[in-house]
Amino acid sequence: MIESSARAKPLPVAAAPRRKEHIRNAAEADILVAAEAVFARAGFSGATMAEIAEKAGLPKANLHYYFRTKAALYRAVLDHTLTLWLAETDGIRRDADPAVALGDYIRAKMRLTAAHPDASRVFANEMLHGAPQIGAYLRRELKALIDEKSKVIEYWVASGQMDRIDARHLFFTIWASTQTYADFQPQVCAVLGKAKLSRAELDRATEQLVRMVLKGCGVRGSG
Amino acid sequence: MIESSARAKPLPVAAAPRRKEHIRNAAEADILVAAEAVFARAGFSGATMAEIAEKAGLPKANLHYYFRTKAALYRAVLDHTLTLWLAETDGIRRDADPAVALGDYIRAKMRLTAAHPDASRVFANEMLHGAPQIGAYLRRELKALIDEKSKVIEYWVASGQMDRIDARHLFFTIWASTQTYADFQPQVCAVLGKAKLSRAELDRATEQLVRMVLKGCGVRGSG
DNA sequence: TACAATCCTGACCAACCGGTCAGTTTTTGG
DNA sequence: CCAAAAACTGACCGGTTGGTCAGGATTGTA
Repeated sequence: MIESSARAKPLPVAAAPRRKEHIRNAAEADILVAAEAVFARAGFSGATMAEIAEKAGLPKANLHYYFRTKAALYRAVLDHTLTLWLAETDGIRRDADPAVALGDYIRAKMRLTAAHPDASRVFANEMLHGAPQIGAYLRRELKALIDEKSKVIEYWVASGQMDRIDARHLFFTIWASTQTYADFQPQVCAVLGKAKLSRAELDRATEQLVRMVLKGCGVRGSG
Repeated sequence: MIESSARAKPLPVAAAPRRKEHIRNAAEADILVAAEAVFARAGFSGATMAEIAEKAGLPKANLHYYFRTKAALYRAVLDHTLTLWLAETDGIRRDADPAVALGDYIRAKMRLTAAHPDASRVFANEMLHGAPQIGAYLRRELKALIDEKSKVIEYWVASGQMDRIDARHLFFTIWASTQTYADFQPQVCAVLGKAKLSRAELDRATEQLVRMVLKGCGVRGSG
């Protein structure tokens, strides 16, 4: 997904033999899970290969066998994260009901954030630091996707189904408002006076956000 | 502001003589500016004392003269940041017009974010990493403030001036939606297809957010 | 079983970084 | 001008960390 995504895959000289790929795949998956957690909590610089190795249950040298450098491992984690991020816009189509489409999109985003908070944090960290790794990806794939989806929303506006809203800024608001429950969890918990976010609390947040956005955009009906 | 905020202030034995305080104040101010920028871009672990020193235009050893440890310097930067954060809620009072009070609050938050993006990023970084330094502060001062302001909003709700909205989640939405223009600037710029955020673009974002939130909360009138 | 290909590992290293310190220079009050 | 306090600095150090490497263990295939 990222252009320079160079995994440590030595690609054998001729027609790739399916020899011990399952070992490699299993190991890489374990490492990616461990790495995501560590990168999420400590950022790129704060994470150490030793800690990731320990969390994944293998010696550090073995980590470097699968991912040559820390940067390559980080890119792989980001890569995995981005595949999650792009999804969920399918419902935003011209022929859909704006109330349903936007409501479902917000709910899906919130569900995603709740299910993968570490992925959200890794992504946020990369943004904060200026997106050195995924900047090109954002300007290409993400922009293309949002350009397309914005056209849909502009059509809804033009056909009087909602207020005159700038679609891109609407996306920014939705993204920010959902991801804050993962990225800024300590703040949310502190203000709510709770040790952790309950499922019920998140559901309440979701429904309020859906209601507010739909009403705020002048979308009538069954949202 | 943070309880353990131990600056490197040797406090002379008796009645503090105003000797060379101006030198110290000037130096500390320069250092804090440089540190904020570096911490914002690289996070706590990624920042180096050498880089901060270079940016502040003095040798590393001198940095350690004013701030004994990297952690102390980081706490001082956070401290400076938090004083900015708490402000701007003054307008949220029972006797105020909700449309004006909420609208002004959102505008003020957006202005603050635009004026101090690095402060916003340092704060975001601290959140992402679990708020190890300012957790206690959030649970005490911030919670107390928001508890109080939430009561005001609940009064507005009870007196029929706006929809039945959970005040705390409303704050989360406002905070997230404004700070995203600093914290996620690369994403925003990428989607908008611009190299940097113009003043006009931020104004547009602000007005749309104000309109959407007010209408979404059922606040009528002069917002 | 033989033998490659792949997987795995302990030990090691160079670079970097936060922090220290002894000693020098500058400022200030008397 | 003179001390003393404060400000300043180059050189240094110990610990951590990413990364390497030579060699051993495992696995799949002919």
